[in-house]
Amino acid sequence: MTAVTDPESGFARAVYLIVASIPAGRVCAYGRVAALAGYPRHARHVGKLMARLPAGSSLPWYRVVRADGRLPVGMRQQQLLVSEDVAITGERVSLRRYGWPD
DNA sequence: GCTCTGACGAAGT
DNA sequence: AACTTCGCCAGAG
Repeated sequence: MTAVTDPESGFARAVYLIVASIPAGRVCAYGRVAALAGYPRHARHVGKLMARLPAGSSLPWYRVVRADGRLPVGMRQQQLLVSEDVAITGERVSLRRYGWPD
């Protein structure tokens, strides 16, 4: 039984698929991704997996944000989102407008 | 087994 | 709306 935080685990692979399916111009919260993967209350582990992604990964990790709309990573993430026409107001994105899935 | 830590979340003040 | 406190689950030491 592989650990959930292991990139090879079923949880990790489910997370990757979900993140990969977030449409451009939309965002999804860590807890939301975890729940969709079938593991409620595992938001932190989603964060762990994102943090361990190799630089240059094709996964749109920057579309994953905190439940309150804050961006955990900073300017780099903000820039990538803005390039997809996601408005950032005062360090936060509106989940009401850009949250996915509806 | 215990404490600390973390790209988190929710509730209370 | 900003800040604090507490709950959460695994990994590391």
